[in-house]
Amino acid sequence: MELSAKYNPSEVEDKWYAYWLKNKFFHSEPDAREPYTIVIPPPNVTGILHMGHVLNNTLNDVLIRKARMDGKNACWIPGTDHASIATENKVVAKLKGMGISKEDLTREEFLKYAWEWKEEHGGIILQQLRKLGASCDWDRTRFTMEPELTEAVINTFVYFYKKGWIYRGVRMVNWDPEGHTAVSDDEVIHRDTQSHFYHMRYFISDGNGNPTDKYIVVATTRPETIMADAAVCVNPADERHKWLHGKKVLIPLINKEIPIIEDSYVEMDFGTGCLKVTPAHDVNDYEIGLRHNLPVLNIIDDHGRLTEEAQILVGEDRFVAREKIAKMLQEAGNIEKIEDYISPIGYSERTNAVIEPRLSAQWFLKMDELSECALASVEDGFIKFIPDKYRNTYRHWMENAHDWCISRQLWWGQRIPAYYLPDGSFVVENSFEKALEAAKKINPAITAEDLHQDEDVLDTWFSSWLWPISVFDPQMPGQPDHKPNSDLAYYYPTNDLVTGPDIIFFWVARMIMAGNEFMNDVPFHNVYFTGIVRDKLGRKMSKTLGNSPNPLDLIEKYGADAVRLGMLLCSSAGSDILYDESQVEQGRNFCGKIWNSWRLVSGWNVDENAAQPAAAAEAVKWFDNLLSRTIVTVEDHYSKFRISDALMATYKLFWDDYCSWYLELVKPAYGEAIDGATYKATVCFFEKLLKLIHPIMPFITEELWQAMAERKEGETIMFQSTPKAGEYDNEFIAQFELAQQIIVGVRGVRAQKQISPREALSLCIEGSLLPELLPVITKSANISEFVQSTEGPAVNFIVGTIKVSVPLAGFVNADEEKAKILAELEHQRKFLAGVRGKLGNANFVAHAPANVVAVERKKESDALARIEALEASLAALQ
RNA sequence: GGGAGCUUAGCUCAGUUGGUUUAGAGCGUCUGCCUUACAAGCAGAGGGUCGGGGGUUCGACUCCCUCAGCUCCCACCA
Repeated sequence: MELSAKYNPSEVEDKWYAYWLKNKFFHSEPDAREPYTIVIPPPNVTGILHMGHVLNNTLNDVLIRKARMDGKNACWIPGTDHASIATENKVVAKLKGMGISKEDLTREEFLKYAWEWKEEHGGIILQQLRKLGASCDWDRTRFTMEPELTEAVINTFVYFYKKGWIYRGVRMVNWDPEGHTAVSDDEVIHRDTQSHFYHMRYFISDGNGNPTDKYIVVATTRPETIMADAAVCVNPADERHKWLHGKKVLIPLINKEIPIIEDSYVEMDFGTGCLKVTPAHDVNDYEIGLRHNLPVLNIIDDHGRLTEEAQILVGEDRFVAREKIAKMLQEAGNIEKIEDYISPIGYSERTNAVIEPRLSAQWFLKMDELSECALASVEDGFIKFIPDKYRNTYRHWMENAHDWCISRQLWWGQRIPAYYLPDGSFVVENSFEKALEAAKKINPAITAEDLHQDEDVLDTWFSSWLWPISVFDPQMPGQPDHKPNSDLAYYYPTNDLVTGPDIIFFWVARMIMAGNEFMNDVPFHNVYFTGIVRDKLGRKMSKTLGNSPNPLDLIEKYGADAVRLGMLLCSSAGSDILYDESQVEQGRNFCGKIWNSWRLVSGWNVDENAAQPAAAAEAVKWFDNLLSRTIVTVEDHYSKFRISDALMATYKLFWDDYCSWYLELVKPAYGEAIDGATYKATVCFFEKLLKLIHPIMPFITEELWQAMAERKEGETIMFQSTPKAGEYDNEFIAQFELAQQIIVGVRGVRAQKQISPREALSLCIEGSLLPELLPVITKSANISEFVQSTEGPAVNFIVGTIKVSVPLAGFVNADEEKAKILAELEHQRKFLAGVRGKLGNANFVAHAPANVVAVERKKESDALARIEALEASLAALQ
């Protein structure tokens, strides 16, 4: 088959992806083979492909294709996440564009729009992944909010509730007084803001609610909250405030008596060392309140106005109240001083309103037992993190895990299956019917109209933590007595998970918990953490910076294989990736190199009767050995998830060794034919190289593999087995490397001196280079013949134990040469002394592992040989 | 403030119980080449006292201490 002069990825990629799909090559069903399973980290259903996805899914695809070629039953489950907050925001924005406000809609109406939107725009990203070559089992595509998986989520909630691990509690949330909604921590932007620091006098009570003349000074930025104070807190170690212990103070203006309490949370050297504790309006104060059993008094409403509870300034906006109360305090003589102060204030990302910390009822899942077990899975080695450093992070978090707040004040998501009776009590069941039944047991008079389901939905992670289980058998989560279906039994646990370290707690840890709880087994064995993709200046990819390339444009321009390779080139696990388009160019160049190498080989005329030249025979032998050795290296890299190392080893084997050395050595002279034996070997090597690189570059390898021989319909490189390493002779490879160094040396001499080979070069090699490699040197260095003796000055190289002498009148400075050799001799002798010192240590010889001692002995003998060779060259120089 | 990690060539990074690497790779740079697969290429070359200082050792990029700079995670200071 005639190849076009240039590789054209866009022509090739669609063709082969369609071919793979048509033949169902990606699809997996349980069979007798060993499974290799990956579940995709489900992208947001509303998401579009960005560079982070490219990195993550390329790695996943490399692993899955490698496993497939290794003969495993490879299954990669794709799917999307309903991503409640992100999706709901997008739908709200879309509706706003249509002139519809969310507040004007009922829940049902809103959800109707949301589903329409999901059907229309959702899942684009899955189509985009195909452009990248992702070999997902599309027949198994899942969505976290599809009916079956929703059922799994609801069952899980009911299960944990009945187990007593889910409870309703009060928690501080970020309240947006303009949007009238709680927002997540991620949606709060902290900005340093100019404000004031009010130093106020709180008078000590005489015990009957009357002020004495003694007072303490408390500093705050929020004087409008003093009416909600529950205590004043000092550090127990603070000598200045020892006299206060057990006393009570009066809140200014309203003269309410509150206790002095002690807590080490208070910093002694900040402010006055006295902290007013306002549990309802500050997160930390709330925590202190819990520890000291303080009452919680809420004086700010949904709109940020003071309530009746405040007693004064009722109905005023919090900021107006702040000004007014400052004035009142001043007039009442309670202000010591007011300082200018800059403090970080949280603003709502959406409305830019100042966030008000506010207590609200939420649902929680207890973490103590779940996290203990999940920690053990990693600590005991059932799950490995790559890189290992994340174990520390993981341990630290798991040991301090807070209970998981699983409720969200949104509509898009799985609605919490708690049903309230008119009296405020509630029942938890997985359906309305069951809930009604349960409610009737409490109160037989209850009717369907009386029962109201909780308005909140569940945190998105409460569905994605079930992902490795629910994608196979949605009946399983929440029902540990259920017998796993055949898919779950076969594919679970999955093998590897590739994800970002930013969701180690949100997702990875919780999947481990769910796996332990419902399957009694970990959900995966290895977690490969990628880095964050940044631009080449190290900045995060962002829309506003405009530094985030569209992966589809890149694929269009360079080809998917080039993009994959470019992404992998710089992707050592865990460290951030500084993306640079030049890496993708490198990928494209590599495609061109592969393409052209086959153009060369496929264009040769073969003469079956021709004798194999000596240089070609040695080249074949060498490359065969090197290929085997590289395969071993590559396998080792893969086993340690060093994907970029595996790639680089293959890249160099293909480009440097195969193209630059091997092909040049076996290439027939212009117009001549190649002998049959060499040709056969060359084609065989090429096919093995294609298979080796296929997991990384699926398209070009399929194209060339199909082009290099007649293939039948249904055949594919995807299911060819990974080339196996044969026996290889390290000594021979080393000898060949010496020959290569000699060649490079000779070329260097010629380049520096600008002389032609014929003009001056004759070469003398002394030492122990295999004589059969001489033709290799002759051919590659373009030397007509060797001369056995030299006359006059010469260029001398020492390559390993071989002395190479290139005679050249007036070229080399013998003194320099001598000095070099002497310096190396000194180093070698010193080194030898060290090694001998170690070997002379009886302790070392007796206790070190045998192979370590053997290495030392080898070093000793090598050093001796080297010294001998150097001494010989020195003598020869003189 | 608590925790983790990083600092090696112009850039991005390897460096595997301290030793045959008196420091490696890719890219970039420089020099010479349109040589009949490939100029998206070929053949060469240069480039680092391994962040600073100290210690242990026959020997330190590697282990210990210390200082400096950077990054991330958590908690954020009334």
